[in-house]
Amino acid sequence: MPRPGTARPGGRTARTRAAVRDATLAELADHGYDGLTVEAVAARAGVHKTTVYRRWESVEGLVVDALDLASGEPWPVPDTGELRADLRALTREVLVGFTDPAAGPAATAFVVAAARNAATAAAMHDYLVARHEQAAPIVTRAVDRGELPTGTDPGDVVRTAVAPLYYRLFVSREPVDAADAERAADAALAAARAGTFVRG
Amino acid sequence: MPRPGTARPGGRTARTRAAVRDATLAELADHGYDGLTVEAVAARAGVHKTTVYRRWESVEGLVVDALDLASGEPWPVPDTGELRADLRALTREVLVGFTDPAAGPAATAFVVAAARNAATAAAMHDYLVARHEQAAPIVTRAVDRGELPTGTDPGDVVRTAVAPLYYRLFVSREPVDAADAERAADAALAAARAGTFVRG
DNA sequence: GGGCTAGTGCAACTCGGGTTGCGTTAGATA
DNA sequence: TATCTAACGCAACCCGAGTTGCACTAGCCC
Repeated sequence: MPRPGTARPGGRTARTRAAVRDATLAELADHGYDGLTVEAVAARAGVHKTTVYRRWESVEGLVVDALDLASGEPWPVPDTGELRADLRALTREVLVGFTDPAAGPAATAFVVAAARNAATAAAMHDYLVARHEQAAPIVTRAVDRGELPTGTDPGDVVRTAVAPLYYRLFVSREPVDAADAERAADAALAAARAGTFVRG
Repeated sequence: MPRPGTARPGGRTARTRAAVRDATLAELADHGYDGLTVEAVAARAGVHKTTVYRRWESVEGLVVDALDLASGEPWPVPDTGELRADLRALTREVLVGFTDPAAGPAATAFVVAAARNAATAAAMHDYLVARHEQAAPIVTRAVDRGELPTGTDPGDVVRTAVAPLYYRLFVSREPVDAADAERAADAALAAARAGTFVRG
C-alpha cells in the first residue's frame, strides 16, 4: 500500500488527503465500520471514487491511514501524584473515549475494524502500544514513590486496568458506567500492589 | 427472524438445519467471519442458497444460530478446591479455546462477528452471560471457604480474570501465552482478595 | 396410499461495490 | 510562461452477493 502523498506533498494532493481523512472519520462516526464505503467517503470528500481506490486501495486502507494519524496526536496522561487517582482517570478517559457522543462512534469503529482485518489490526496494535508507552509513567512514578513493588511491569498494569472496559464494550456487550471504570482501575491497583506484575 | 425448524421438526427440515450449522462452523473455521458467505455455506451443506437465505436470512443469522447452539452445550467448570487454581484453569481454558488449532478459528470468528453486528452481539452477550453464571460457583465456593470477603461479586471476578486475554487477542493484538493467562487469573484473585469486588 | 402444504430447488434477475482505460487538470521545474 | 508528468475525473464495465417467481418434492394427516 503506497503511503499517500509522498511524491507531491503540496497543493491538491495534500488537500485531497486531508479531505478524505476527515470524510473517513465523519463516515465512521455516522455509519460505523460496516457502513463505511469508499464511494460515500469519496462523495463526502468531494473527490472521485477512483482517486480514493488508487491511493488508499480499500476501506481498510482508509481506516489504517486515519489510525496512523490518530497515533501521532498528543494524549493527556493523568498525573495527580497518587496511583489510584491516576489509574481511575485513565480508565475514565478510555470509557469516555468510547461513550462520548462525539468521539465514541469513530473510536468504536476503529476497534471493530481492528477485530476484522490484518492491516487495521496492525495499525491498532501500533496505536495501543504507543498509548501503553505513554501511560507507563503513571506506573513508574508510583514505583518511585514506593506505592508499588520494584520491577512492576507498567504495561501489565495499564492493560489490566483498561481490559475490563474493552471486554464489556466489545465482547460481552454489557453496559458500562463510571463505577465500572473505577472498579477496573482499583482492581489493577490491588493486583499491582500484591506484586502480580513484578517481572523476573 | 424465524427460528428455523419450528413447524416441521422431523425429516428433511431437521437434516437441512444440522447440515447448515455444521457447514457454518466449518466455513468459519476455514475462512473466518469475513470470508463467510451464504453461498459457500449452502454449497458445503449440499443445500441451495435460497433455502439458506429463507431460513437464516443472512450470514449474521447463520452465526446467531450457531452461537445459540454453542450456548446450550455443557462446559467444564474447574473445581480444584482452591480459588487460584480454579481461576488459572478458567483463564487457561479461555486461552486454549481461542488458540487451539481446531476450535480456535471458529471461536475467534464468533467474537469478530459479535463486534460487528447487533444480532450477533446479542447472541454473544447471551452466550457469555451464561458462561459467567456457570463460572460463578468458582467464586461463591471461595467465599464459602473464607478465601474471599463476603459479598464479592462473582461476575466481576470472572470478567476481570478473562478480560486481559480478550484484550490482547482481539484489541491490542499482542501475543498471549500461558504465563499471561496465569497472570490474569492472579490479578483477579489479588483484586478480589483486596475487596475490590465487594458490592454494597 | 392419497391429498395438502411447508419447505426446497432452480434460473433468471437486480443492484451496488469495485475495476479499467483514457482523456484532462494542476502542480512542479526551469 | 512553457513544459512535463503525477494525480485526478469520467464513463463504462465487471462481478458476485442477495432477490424473486415458479415448479416441485417430501413430510404430515386422514
